[in-house]
Amino acid sequence: MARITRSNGERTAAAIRQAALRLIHQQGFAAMNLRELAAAVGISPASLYNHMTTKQSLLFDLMLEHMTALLEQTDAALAAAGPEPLARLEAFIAHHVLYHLERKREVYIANFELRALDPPNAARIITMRHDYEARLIGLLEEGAAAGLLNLGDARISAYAMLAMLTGVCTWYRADGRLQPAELVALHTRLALEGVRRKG
Amino acid sequence: MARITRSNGERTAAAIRQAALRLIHQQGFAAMNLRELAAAVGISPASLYNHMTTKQSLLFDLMLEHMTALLEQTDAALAAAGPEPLARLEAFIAHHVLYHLERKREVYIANFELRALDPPNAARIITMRHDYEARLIGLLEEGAAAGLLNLGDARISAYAMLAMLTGVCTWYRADGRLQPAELVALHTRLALEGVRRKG
DNA sequence: TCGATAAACGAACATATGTTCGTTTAGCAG
DNA sequence: CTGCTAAACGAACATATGTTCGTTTATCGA
Repeated sequence: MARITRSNGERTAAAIRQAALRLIHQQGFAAMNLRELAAAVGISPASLYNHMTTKQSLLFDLMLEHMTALLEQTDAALAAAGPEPLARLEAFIAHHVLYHLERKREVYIANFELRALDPPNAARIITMRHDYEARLIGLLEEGAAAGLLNLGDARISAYAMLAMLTGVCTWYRADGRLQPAELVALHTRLALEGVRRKG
Repeated sequence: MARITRSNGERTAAAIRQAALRLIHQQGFAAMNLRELAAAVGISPASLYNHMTTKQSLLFDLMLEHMTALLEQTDAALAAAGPEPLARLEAFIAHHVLYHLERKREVYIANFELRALDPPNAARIITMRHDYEARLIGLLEEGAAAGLLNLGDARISAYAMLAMLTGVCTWYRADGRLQPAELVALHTRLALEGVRRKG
């Protein structure tokens, strides 16, 4: 066989990314093999290489796209929230939860497959993750400076909050009992009460 | 070569478990290969099979030992905490953080390599994890019933707390800035303030 | 219409990997 | 001492896996 009628490069590349997200999320990057990926897309293993350079670059591209989108959308949400520190913090939390519900597979992969990246690729993703953490740490410090928050330690508080907020995407099911808006409300309260200034 | 002078089955088996914990934690179960594990222990790949039946069973044994210890030690900590709901909740949190700091590799593996287990093995570990979660949910419900806590949803609160408290072992370094006792204090406050009844 | 390119294929390669086998020898019970 | 067992080895097997190669053919701009 050769080229398939109505085949299209963009569509195939997108199908590969989607299938890879699903398989890596289910099994992990090392456990996913390219024959299985190809079968999921409906092409031969060799054809994958018309749309990617190596298995490693496929993983890196997925992570890079995710981190880029996360940073951009976070900045947009903060810009829309205005200047008030607590409002900005709440906007960050709400956006984080919603984004993580919506793209749980990407998030999971970016968090747990870092070790599968070549060191140079890993370094680039780690830098972007630090940028993201720095935004929350900055918000917490703003809130503390304004006398609105009471932090034991801004960095630890940020890590703890991120762990809690990100945790939601390990068990969230779109067909589950709770709606995204409810999860945002519950987690906003759980996160904020731990750092809000009392009295 | 044949049997090595002063070789000892127990010692080798323990060395295999330790090396496996380290390698699986670093690279993931699928990415760890038995030749590398054998080299880390200082024996040949074939010799591994004097101490384990398959690679799969090695992973399962590690997880089973961890979950068993976690459940036993948690129950001991709760028994020592007495009957008061808030004291029991604090004891749970403190024990959880300390255990997770001390055995971060086991925890990480038990959390993220479930997908690498055969379905029957996975089912056994999942049951034990549910048992563990049920203890926290029970504590939260006790506290709510006593009027001490104000929960949006006991199960969600429990998941969020566990995610936050477990998150500590993804970044904790024994040679880091903060001592375990400080981390316990910080996380106890962060976790409790989100659920404590106000006024 | 036609040629260049894109996008697919089957087949194969080189290597990696879990596991088994037959053998060897140290340690220990009798 | 002696023989059984535990614990190691090298070698090999069967399969899995990332990747390449040469080829084929649909698509599309000129």
